[in-house]
Amino acid sequence: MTLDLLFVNISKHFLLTEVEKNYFHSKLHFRKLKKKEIYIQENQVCESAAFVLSGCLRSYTIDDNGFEHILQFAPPDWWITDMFSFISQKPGTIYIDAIEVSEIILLSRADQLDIFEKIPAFERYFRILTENSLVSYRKRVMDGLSLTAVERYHDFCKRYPTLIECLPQKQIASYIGVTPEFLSKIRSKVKIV
Amino acid sequence: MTLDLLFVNISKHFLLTEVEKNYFHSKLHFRKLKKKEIYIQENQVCESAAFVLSGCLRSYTIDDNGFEHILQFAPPDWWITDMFSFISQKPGTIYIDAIEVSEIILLSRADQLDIFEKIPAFERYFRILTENSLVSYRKRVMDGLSLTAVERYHDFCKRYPTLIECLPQKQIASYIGVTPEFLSKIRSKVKIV
DNA sequence: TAAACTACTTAACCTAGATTAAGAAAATTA
DNA sequence: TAATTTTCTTAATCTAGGTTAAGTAGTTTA
Repeated sequence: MTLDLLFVNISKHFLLTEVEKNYFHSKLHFRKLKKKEIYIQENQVCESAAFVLSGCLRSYTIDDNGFEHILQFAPPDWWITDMFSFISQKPGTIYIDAIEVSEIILLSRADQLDIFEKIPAFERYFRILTENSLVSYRKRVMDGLSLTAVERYHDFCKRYPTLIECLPQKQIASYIGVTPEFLSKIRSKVKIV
Repeated sequence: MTLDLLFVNISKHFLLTEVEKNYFHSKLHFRKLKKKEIYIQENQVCESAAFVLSGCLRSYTIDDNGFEHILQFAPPDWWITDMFSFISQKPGTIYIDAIEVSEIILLSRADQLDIFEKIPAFERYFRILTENSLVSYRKRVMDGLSLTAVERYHDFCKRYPTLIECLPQKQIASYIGVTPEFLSKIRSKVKIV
């Protein structure tokens, strides 16, 4: 188990001194998740954000009719959390689980805020990640308003070619907002044409 | 014209010294917009973020068929920008215009980054605003995936009671993602029941 | 004040995508 | 390896919401 992936990720934004690195390191917790193991549940306070070292996680809601709606996939090198619950420390509305066996690093909100005080560059690091994440949610809203299901599917394939290969089709359907049956229809039409 | 609204907003997060306040103030630009005046256009680099003092702005895209899709309304006390273009300083994809006569304060990205260096508390201020904004876009994605148009309309009414009164109905339709005709139908059904 | 837009409504008709159901193919688990 | 569960496909049917169109009312502008 190595945290290298995280430190390389951070080093793209700023350089840590050895002291800072050790301090940050001391706040992190490592965890392994089995396939389908739930890391965060609805109505539970999401205490930490997770950085994925290996495997793949996903966040999703379950609506009143029991249907899952996937918000985000997190392959290695991505952070994932229930941002609402993480920042407010109130009970959240989403689930996060592991799509496959995964290794993650956890950072609690309290420790994150503490690190912001001690090492301001970390506040910048997370500010930038949050800005980027905001932009991608915003794109998702726009796509939902202006694209058809077929267009959203093609866009997904273009943006996440790696995920397409390892995800069950029904999860892609859930992410783009169609039923698995309809995605199957979309795909069979593409093949013929 | 007074910037009080902005300084009160900031003071909810942290206290500025007189020196900091003056420095920040020196970076701001004031602008008046007429009704329907465009502040930011597609394909243009969005140099600044705007804080609304009075009036109301909106951000939207125009799709290939010429239809507008509203992303955000910004009444007084809100920030609005094309976050993608603002952070990347690349040509953007959205429009921002004034729904009514408005007064805004502009802060350029360059000045913002400069302020982050000089007064780290501002990095915190914008980090927090960005986190909150991320959460609200995320909710919007979830609602789009799991709610019907009727439910999204009622949710809009509950969350933005003030906007309901001053916005033309077709703009609410555009925000929740339905045609004006269908929103009209929704509203007439509600009245009868 | 009239002319010209723009916003809203209503209604008939249409379609993208949902639902239901049933079988085939993978993937897990025993 | 067989048994079980999960995923994917296909097809018939249904519906939320879109489209088109025409009329009304309210607002700008000349």
